[in-house]
Amino acid sequence: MPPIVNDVRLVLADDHRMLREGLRRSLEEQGLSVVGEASDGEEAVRLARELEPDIVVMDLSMPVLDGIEATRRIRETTRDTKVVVLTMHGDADMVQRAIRAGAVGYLVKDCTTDEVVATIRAAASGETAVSRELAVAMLAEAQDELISKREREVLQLVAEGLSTPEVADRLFISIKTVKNHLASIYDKLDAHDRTQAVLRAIRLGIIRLD
Amino acid sequence: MPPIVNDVRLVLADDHRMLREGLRRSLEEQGLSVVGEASDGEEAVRLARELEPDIVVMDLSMPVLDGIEATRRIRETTRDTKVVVLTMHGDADMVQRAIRAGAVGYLVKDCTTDEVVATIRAAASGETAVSRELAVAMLAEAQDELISKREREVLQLVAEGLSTPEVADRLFISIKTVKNHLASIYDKLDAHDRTQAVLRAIRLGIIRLD
DNA sequence: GGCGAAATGGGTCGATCGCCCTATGCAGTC
DNA sequence: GACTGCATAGGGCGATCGACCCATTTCGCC
Repeated sequence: MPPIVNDVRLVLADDHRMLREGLRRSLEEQGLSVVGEASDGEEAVRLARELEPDIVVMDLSMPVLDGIEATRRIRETTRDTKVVVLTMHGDADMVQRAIRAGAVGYLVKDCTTDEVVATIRAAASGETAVSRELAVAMLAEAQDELISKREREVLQLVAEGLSTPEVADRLFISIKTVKNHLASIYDKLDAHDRTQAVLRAIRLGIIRLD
Repeated sequence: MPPIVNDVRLVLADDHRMLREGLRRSLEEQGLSVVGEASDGEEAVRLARELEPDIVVMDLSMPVLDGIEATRRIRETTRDTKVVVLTMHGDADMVQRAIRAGAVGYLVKDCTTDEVVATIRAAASGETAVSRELAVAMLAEAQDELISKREREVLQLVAEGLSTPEVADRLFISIKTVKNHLASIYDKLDAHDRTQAVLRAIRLGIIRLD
């Protein structure tokens, strides 16, 4: 999608100015152009909309709006912009959440500049990459459809305004099972209640709004 | 919007075949063309989508899907098709619900064919009409913005995934007040819970999905 | 001056929700 | 055969929700 891989337009989002400026120099030396910098998640989302960069390099721990949520919003509103996460958090849970939110690359902050550049270029040319130390297994897991068929059925009915007991009736299963599916859906969509889950599912195209 | 007022394309939706056929003859004598007939709400919605008539003449009490809900769906999916309600129910509540669901005309079944034709032609040319005996007052009430400013604020926050206590915090008002606003919103949007209300509001363009 | 709508707040109540936990059966995979 | 994911089902618990009452204040409109 990006026109020329040698001229990748970047936005850096990190609340540490020092790190931003160091990273900027390193990346620009490698022929990447940094067109904007954000110090919090909200600014990152705004800049992504205004500048429509090829890549946003995103820290996860930021004030105002965290990187996961910022990533999600960028993916939802600025579809051609990809998000590469660069953070200190190396734990699997964070990686999964980031990938689910729509990040296409994941780097830990102690990796080399070369790795960062490689990942950004890979992302810009459409690939998905994570640091070597973060297994591909979870990627694969995140890649194949998040929501199972049964879960999607539940989600669809909830989106039509049915309550948990009503969904249970409709699908000929117990209320408990519906609740289990819902809990699983909340987990996968990073939602905390049916309203959030339905809206997210609609924006992700998982269910129809008819 | 309709090309020629003299050639209005109609779909009749009523579960009584007798009434449908009598009405069809009467209307066709007056130069209106009936292009489809439905015997329940679901069929009405389907025919509206397929045939895109200028007007659907809709009974309110129908099997499978009632006329109110069918009207709502037609208004949401087939925007150029208008709905005129023709029913036995003359009570004000039903009229309000129908108007809120998007009906632009309302007739009771004991009115004359001339009245029916006049209302259909009025609706086709963009007017909104109700039987003389049903006051214009409620129409005016239904016409000016359904949702008040404060209610829209509440709705917007709910759509962002906030719970009732969270909305209360954000707006510096009590939980009770938020609940009151929500109850009012449910009433106006014909919803029974926040999920339905949010979805309906989005489809009606009352709030943004960002 | 009054009338109605909007916005604020309160109480009660039962139903529902979301989050813990465990458990079984049945696929497919390694 | 062991393991994993999916679908099924349950108990318990506290928080939230929505329905039904109610009152007060403020405001614009006739």
